[in-house]
Amino acid sequence: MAPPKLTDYERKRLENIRRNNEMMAALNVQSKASQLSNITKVVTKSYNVKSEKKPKTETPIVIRRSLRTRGIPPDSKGLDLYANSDSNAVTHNSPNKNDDFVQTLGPIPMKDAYKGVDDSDRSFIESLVRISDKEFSEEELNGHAKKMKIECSLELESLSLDPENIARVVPGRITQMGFCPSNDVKMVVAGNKFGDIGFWNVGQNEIFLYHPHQAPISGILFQPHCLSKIYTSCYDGLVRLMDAEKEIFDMVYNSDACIYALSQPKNEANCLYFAEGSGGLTVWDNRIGKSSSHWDLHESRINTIDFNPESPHIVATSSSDATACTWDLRFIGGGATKHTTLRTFTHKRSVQSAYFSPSGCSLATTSLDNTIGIYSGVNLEDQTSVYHDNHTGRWISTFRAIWGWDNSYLFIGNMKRGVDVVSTVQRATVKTLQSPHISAIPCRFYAHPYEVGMLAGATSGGQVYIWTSS
DNA sequence: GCGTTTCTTATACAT
DNA sequence: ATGTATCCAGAAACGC
Repeated sequence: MAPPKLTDYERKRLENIRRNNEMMAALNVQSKASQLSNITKVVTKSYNVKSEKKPKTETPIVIRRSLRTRGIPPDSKGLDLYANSDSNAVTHNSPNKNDDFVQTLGPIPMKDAYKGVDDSDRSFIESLVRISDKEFSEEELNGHAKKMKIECSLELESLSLDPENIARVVPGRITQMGFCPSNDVKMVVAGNKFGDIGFWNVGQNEIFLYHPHQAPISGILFQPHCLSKIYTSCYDGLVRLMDAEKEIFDMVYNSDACIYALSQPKNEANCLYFAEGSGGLTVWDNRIGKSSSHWDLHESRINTIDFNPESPHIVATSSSDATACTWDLRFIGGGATKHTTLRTFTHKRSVQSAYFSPSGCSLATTSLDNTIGIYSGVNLEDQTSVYHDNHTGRWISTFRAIWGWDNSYLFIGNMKRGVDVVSTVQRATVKTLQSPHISAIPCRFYAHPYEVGMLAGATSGGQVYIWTSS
């Protein structure tokens, strides 16, 4: 049933499949599972700058499983992701174009995931370990918090975008971003839809790119007391822990379902909370090395999980079921009974985010019904709705209003390449940050946890823009 | 409750 | 400056 005429796209794909088959034949690959991982490695290396070498992991665990169950398109995007990261790389080079793709479980050495020239990330890894050696005392962290509360008054007019604070950190669309929670080293980390993680050392203007995942990155989490450890979650169903000391992306959790969000209460480094599958919230306990709870909290996927900074047992979830909810983790309970929320915030369309303000007194939701919900009061009973066009379409990640450094402002992207600043007091958009240097729509944002006025915005083209307050 | 279809849309690269 | 290939997200509406 060959079509009478192939499109360029189809021709290119068939050509790539043929080339891969040749490559495999040349390598005399057998059909053992342990060697399937070598195939993926070879495919990976086919465009890498790195020299060919055998993976060091002895007999890596390899699984095959359905793409459909994990939200990855059937046409083998899983492997395609490798190729997409290079502008001239072949596309659609997957050898198996059906329902399965090959995925390596277990730890991935950082040098295998690294996409730059061999060993050129040495200084980066060492610097991560070095800054992480600096112990953070509880006092010191509280000091930060106190300082924040005093100095939080931000002059909006002082925010500016220095052309030096722009970089393409990853190829393709950024889905998640963060700042390294350090005063000394200004570093941005960004995850993209291909499963890449990019680090941008802003001061040194260096970028380091790794490929630990196979699908869009949904969460990036520095361990606050140990900056050399970074958790990542992904639509590929995996949670990994990048450990710069061990120089690996370790495997923490492996699900058949997508992981849509990742979070952690600040007082509980041993537990991870992530959004799994359609409405599930899973608690992972590092001390026992397995999940301690799994609750079905929503009718549809959970898009964000956010802990109240003042009451770590209070958590807010936002969901595509058109609600955001607050929960008390002490009373969520087990069993098949319907879990009771502290409060349910309803929208007309899916809710893309629900974040607590820095003081924990307010909650802000962003929904595809084109509103930003702002809730305050003792039980978050005072409700305000601010209109905001949240329609992004196919190529732009959904907008999410984030809090700045106090309870007064929210920041959210708009389709005109600007950043709308919403005042919670005036209940309206009061300013739009714009710059001729912005060449794409900033859709995901992150406020530096310690540096008031340092705001990073990420685009569909992999760029990160950092506004600073002079 | 599920699968299918439709619709929205920007970016980067080549010319 | 303009055209074009990407593409396969995510949601909603519809049908069963």
